[in-house]
Amino acid sequence: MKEKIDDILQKTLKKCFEKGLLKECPLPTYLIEIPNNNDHGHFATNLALTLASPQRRRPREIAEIIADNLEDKGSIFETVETAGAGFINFRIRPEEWHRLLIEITEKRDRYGSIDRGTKEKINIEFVSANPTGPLHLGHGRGAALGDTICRILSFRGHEVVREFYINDAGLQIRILGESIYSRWMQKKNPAYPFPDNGYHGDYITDLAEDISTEVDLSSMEPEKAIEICSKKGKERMLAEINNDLGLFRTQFDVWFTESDLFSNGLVERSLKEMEARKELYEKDGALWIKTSDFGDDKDRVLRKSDGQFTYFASDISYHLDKHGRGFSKAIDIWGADHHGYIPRMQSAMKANGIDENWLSVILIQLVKLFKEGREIKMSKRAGQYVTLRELLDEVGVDAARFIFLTKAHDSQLDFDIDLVKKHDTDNPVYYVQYAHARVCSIFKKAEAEGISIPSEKDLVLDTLTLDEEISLIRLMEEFPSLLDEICASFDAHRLTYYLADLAARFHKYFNLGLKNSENRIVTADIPLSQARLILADAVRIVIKTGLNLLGVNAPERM
RNA sequence: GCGCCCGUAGCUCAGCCGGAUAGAGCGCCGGGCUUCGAACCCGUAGGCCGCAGGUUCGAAUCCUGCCGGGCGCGCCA
Repeated sequence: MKEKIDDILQKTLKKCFEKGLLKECPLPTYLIEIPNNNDHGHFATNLALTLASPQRRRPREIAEIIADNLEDKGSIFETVETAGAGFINFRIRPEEWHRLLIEITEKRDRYGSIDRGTKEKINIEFVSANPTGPLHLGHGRGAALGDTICRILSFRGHEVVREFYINDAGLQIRILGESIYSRWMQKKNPAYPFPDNGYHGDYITDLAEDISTEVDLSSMEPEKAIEICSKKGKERMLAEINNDLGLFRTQFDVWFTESDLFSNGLVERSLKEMEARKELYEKDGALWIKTSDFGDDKDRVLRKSDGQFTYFASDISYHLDKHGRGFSKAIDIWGADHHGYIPRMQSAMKANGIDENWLSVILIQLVKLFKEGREIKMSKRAGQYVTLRELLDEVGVDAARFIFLTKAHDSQLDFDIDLVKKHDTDNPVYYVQYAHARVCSIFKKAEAEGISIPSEKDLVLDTLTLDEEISLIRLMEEFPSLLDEICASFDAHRLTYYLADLAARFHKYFNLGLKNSENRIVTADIPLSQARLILADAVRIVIKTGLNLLGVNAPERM
């Protein structure tokens, strides 16, 4: 609809220029927006305000000229008014809105989607938890955001690959093994030392138990046993992580293993490439990359003087490999505590001749957990945290996914677990799901009355005249462009707000019928009932599609 | 010290590519079920949009400085 209005405005301006009503000038950037006040019409533009300065005339005058000369051949407007400082307000004819209802109910679950001829291949890496412990709430937030962005991108016609990067080449896997081994030894000898920076969670003891029933640790040298514990511990943690993500309805397409970068020689190869580009140098026995030439604060070490590679070295190699796999765009979702890595990563990409827009990093602020009114500081090393699994057991997948997306990703999220547990019916997700279930219920009622949606929809739709009805349609019209905006900004939380808004307007509409039976959806007036069923069906479709994109169920009964 | 994020109703947060009277949920107070689902709806109260400047016809929104909270600044992982 905005496109249609914009088209009309541009044609109108052209005409005004030709007729000399306005001076020829480059088009300023103007907005066509949905006013928050219903008296201001369905759409409004500030075009005349933005033209005031180049035209050197009063905005109000310009608005009048534009309004009087509108090139609306298809006549989509019911009224056009100038108002305020120089806004032009448009009210769209009901027929246009009715047409949209037909579109929604015919496209059904494809409403809002796009089929593109050539799909853009996008890689999204998220969660990427170290396999040294179970997933916690922060990972849940990342999973909810990443998976939802993937669902939306793919719905909007892009090819998406979900990727999980397994950090398994560093010291932490070794420490995991030492922790497990120590817990096993402590069963017989409580005095056996526990590693200083070991992992304290109870799951370590469980791992020790499991592994020791599978292999005979007592027959091995400690070094060999620790190695086994590392390997088996990592495998078991990965299996558990994968399982928990599955419960959370997040499936990854690619599990990329850091240690493979070394065993396949990819790290060495990428170093040679950078060497050839003359981006590396040796200093103090270490190998450095000149990231400071590309925007970083300082140069970074890739190979330490002891010969070990830094994480940064394998991270670069990993991203180069990703780039080599032909993605036109890569998105990384990181915890906000890694924000300091963005400049160096972007610099390293530039140093390798990769466009700086290729990689986008989305930061998610950390999740603060509150229990019994107190904040619980989470720490994997100290073994104190609430796992994603526990949360899912308490509140369910639907509520968890929805709640994680009720805040902007760059805002900290205070998660009061008692609140979500106790007041689970106050959860906004139920509010939205209830609207869906309610429509389904209405359709059962209609069926019982022998009323159904006719094949010739346009014959009954002109009975839809209530403001509440038009306002619902108007909101549903925004759905596709909202999805597009989310694709560009990654603000997935806007979808949860949108659905809550749509549900609210539907509940409000439904309640009109409680006061006045003429306003019920299923009434004695058959054509009117049929038209309202079409409207209710469209609401059901958009809510279901939206919930689907959030990875949340749309139940027919609750 | 430097960098990034945040500061909006009692609480948790939307709104922030400048626009018309600043919103929601929860909480408080008061209403609404003989007929489509009350997991709902309606109403009341509650705001120096952290502070101070600046840009603009117009600032919660953009710029600068300050205050407060979080995070990050290793040849750690």
